[in-house]
Amino acid sequence: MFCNEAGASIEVAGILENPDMSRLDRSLIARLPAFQGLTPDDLDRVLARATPLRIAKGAPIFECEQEAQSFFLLLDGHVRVVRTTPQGQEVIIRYISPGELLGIAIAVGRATYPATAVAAIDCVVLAWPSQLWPDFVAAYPGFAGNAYKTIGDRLQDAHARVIELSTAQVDQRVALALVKLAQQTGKPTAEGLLIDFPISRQDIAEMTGTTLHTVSRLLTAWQESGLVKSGRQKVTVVDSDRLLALAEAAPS
Amino acid sequence: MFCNEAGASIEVAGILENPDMSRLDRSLIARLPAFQGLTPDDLDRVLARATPLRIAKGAPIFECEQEAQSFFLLLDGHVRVVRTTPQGQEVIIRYISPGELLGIAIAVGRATYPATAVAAIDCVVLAWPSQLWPDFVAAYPGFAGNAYKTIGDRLQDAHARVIELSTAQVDQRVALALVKLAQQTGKPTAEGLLIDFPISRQDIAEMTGTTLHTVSRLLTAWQESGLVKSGRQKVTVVDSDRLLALAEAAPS
DNA sequence: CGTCCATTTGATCAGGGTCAAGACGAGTGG
DNA sequence: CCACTCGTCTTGACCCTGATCAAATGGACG
Repeated sequence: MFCNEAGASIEVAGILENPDMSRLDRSLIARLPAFQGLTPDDLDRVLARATPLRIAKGAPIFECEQEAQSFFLLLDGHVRVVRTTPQGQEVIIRYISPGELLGIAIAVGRATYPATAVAAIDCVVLAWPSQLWPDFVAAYPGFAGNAYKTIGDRLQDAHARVIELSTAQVDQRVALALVKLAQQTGKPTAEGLLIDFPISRQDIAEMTGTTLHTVSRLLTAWQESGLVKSGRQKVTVVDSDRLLALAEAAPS
Repeated sequence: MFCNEAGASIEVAGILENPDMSRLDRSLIARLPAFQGLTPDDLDRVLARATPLRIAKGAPIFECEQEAQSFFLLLDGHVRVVRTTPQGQEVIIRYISPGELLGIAIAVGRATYPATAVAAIDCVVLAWPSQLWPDFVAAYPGFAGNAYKTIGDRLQDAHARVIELSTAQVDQRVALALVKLAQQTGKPTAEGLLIDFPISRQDIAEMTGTTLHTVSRLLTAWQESGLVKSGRQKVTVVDSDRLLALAEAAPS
C-alpha cells in the first residue's frame, strides 16, 4: 500500500522508515491550523489513528467518483486537484499545500470524492478512515470546526473563480493565478518568488480556462517587461505587485 | 423590522398576521430536508427561536461584507445571491428556492456574509440569530448535518460552474442554466416548465458570464426551433431534453 | 398618454482559440 | 558519451465566437 508504480525508488525524508514518525514532527504538526485548539493528548489520539502514506509524483491520492474511504492531511509536497469533463478536458480545481486537509468529502456527507487528487511532486500525507469522522467531530470539536472553516474558504474561493471567469480577461486571470500560486507556495529566490513545484503552461491554462498557447505568449511578454521569469515547468514571479495590478486593472 | 421600503404594502400569504404561524405550516416545515431527523419536540424548540420575516421583491435579505448576525431559511419566494466586482459588474452566484438555507456563513466560521441576497420576488424567510448556531449544532446534530450537506452541494455546484465556464461555449452554458432553473423552480404549464419568478436576459447573462445581447439572440433562435418560449422577464423551457443535449454536445 | 425598462436586431471588430511548424531540453538506451 | 526521442515551449497565421456599439421596438405602469 505504500508502494505505487515508482514508490520503491522515491527518496523522501525517511518518515516511513521511522516507526515513531508522529513524535518526530509532533511540534510541527501541532502548529497546523487543522489542529489548533486540540490538547496535546487529543492530538496524540488523533495522530495515533492516522496512517502515513508516501505518494510518488504523478500518482493519484484519490480518484473522482471513487468511494471516499479516507480523508487526508498533506504533510509534505503539493497536490493538484483536477476534474475531467465528459469530453476529456481537464480543469485544475486547486493546488493543495502542506498542512491542508484534502478529500474531506465525508465532512459534507458525500460518499464519493468529487474530484481527483494527484501528487504534483512526491508527497507525504496522513490518512484517516472516513468512519472516524463522526467520532472526531464529536470528540474534537476544534478539529471539526477547522475542517468546516477550510470548506468555507474553498467555497469562497470557488465563487471567486466563478466571478473571475465571468468577468475578467484571460491575461487578468493568468496574472491572478500566478500571484496566488506565488503567495501560496512561493519560495523566495534571488529573482523573486519561485513556484515550488513543476508547473507547465498547460497546467496554468487548465487553472485559468485558456490554452497553453495563450499562456506561453503571456509569459514571454511578461518576461520581457520583467514581471516574471520562466523556464521549462518553472515560473518565478518577479514583480508580484505589478502583476496583481494587471490582474485588477480595468481591461484598459 | 418586518418593514422595508415597500414592506407595508406587500401582500403575501398572511403568515405574519397569524401569531401562530409555526403551528400553521408545521407539517410542511417538518418535511423540509433541513429538518430531517429532528424529533417533533426538537423542531418545536428550533422554530420557537425563529423570527419570520417578509421581504419585498428587490429588497436585500443581507448584504455582502455585512456582519453575519443571522442565518435564514427560505419559506416562500425566490432569492438571488449576487456578488459585485470592484468594477461594478454583477454576477449571480445562485438562486435559492423555498426550503433552502441561506446566509449560513456562520456554519463555516465566517463573521461576514460573502455575498448579497436579494428577494427575486416577495419572500418569507425564517431568521435565527447567529449566536444560536453553536447551540443548534450541539443540540440537533441532524440539523447541522443537513446544513453541512447543503454547503457541500454548493461547493460541488460552484466547482461545476468553474468547469463549465472554463470549457463550455456560451450557448451551452446558457442552455444548461435554463435547464437547471427549470428543474429547480419550473412550474408546469401547457407549454412546458415556466421559470417561476421574473428573470431578465440580463439576469441570465449574469448567471452565465455573457451579455444580455447574446442571451437575447440565443433565446430568439431557440424559440424559433421550439426549445423555449420567452417573453418579458419570463422564460418557459419547452424541450428540456433537447436543450440539455445542446448543453452537453461537443462544440460541433 | 408618456416614460421607463426590457428586449430585439444589425454592424463591427478584437480577444483569444485553432492550426501548423519548429526549437529547445531532458531523459534513455545503445 | 552520444544520438534519439519525447514532451514542453515558442511563434506565426488565420479566423470565429461573442463582446461592443448603436438604435429601434414594445410592454408595463403611473
